[in-house]
Amino acid sequence: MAQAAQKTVSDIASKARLRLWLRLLQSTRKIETELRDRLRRQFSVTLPRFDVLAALYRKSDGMLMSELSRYLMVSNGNVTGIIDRLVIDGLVVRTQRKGDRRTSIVRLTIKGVTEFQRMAEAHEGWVSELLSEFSPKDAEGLSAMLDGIQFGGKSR
Amino acid sequence: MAQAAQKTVSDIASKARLRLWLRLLQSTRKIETELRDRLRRQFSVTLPRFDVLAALYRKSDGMLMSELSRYLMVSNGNVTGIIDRLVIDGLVVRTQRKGDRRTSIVRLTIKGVTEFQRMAEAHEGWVSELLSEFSPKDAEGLSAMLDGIQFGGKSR
DNA sequence: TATGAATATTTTATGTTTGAAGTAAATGCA
DNA sequence: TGCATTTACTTCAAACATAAAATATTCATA
Repeated sequence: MAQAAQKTVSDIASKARLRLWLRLLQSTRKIETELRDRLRRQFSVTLPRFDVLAALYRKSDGMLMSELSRYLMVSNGNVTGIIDRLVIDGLVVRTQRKGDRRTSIVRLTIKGVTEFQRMAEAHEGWVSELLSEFSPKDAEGLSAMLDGIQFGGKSR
Repeated sequence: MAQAAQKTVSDIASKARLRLWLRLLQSTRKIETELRDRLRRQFSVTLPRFDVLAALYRKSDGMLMSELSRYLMVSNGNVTGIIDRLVIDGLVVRTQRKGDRRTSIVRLTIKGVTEFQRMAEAHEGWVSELLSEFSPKDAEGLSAMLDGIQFGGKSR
């Protein structure tokens, strides 16, 4: 009897969290789709490419492939392919690093910096527009709530 | 002068929203990665397949391809491929619909229902675990805040 | 009833994306 | 030093994903 009651309480909790998860997913996809669409139309760039450029812009000293993979939370094989294509387009370079011949540092080229800056300004405006219902205060509050979802990065 | 001040205020707002967006993306990816991993390990199923099964389970009368595409917010061509593979695996069937020969209704098979139910229970538990820092009340509150991100579905 | 527009889906080309296997280099340590 | 392990990255096969073009069917309406 007590157990049946307990079960119901935790059921309610898990249903509420499931609804939250579905809403999170839906909201994120909606915004992602819109940003992808605008980036393609206005700058002929894909979202994954933009994400990589943004990460590299943030770290002007360059990043290792593995750093990019961890930061963007995508597989390492995936990063290889995206960087390969960005190199072909001349937006990114790989430079050898003496001391460890396994690794190479990936960096934006001048062209990469220039093109990213053009996109970034528009991108920030779009995000602000798409999230315009959130006041700065609400936005900060929501960010803080979401901060908790970190549950120590699995080692794999 | 007034304009410079105005600019600064809106800058602060857009930065706060940008931070929110990055946090949303990060949180969602983190949970998605974890769910994908567990679904693969425990049930040998991919996340996109699980999503399709979940949508079809919700609508036991079946769904049109275009309904699935809209509901899951993925392209129609994408749905075709996923359904093709689910049909091969015997989890889903396409049935002709008299009256409109362009469309076919997609439905779970008995096997599809059975297998999905196994997964869904585990999935709900995982989500609840991964979002355990949110009380049911917080979860509902957060869901409600995110509800606003709907900005009327573009017509395209 | 023709026939042009709209609708529903599939096909195609390209580009991610993953997970696993493979390669090469660096590290730990007996 | 020798050699197993770890680390960093690439390659590979399969699946996923998009956008655009193609196909097939239905609808609207003149």
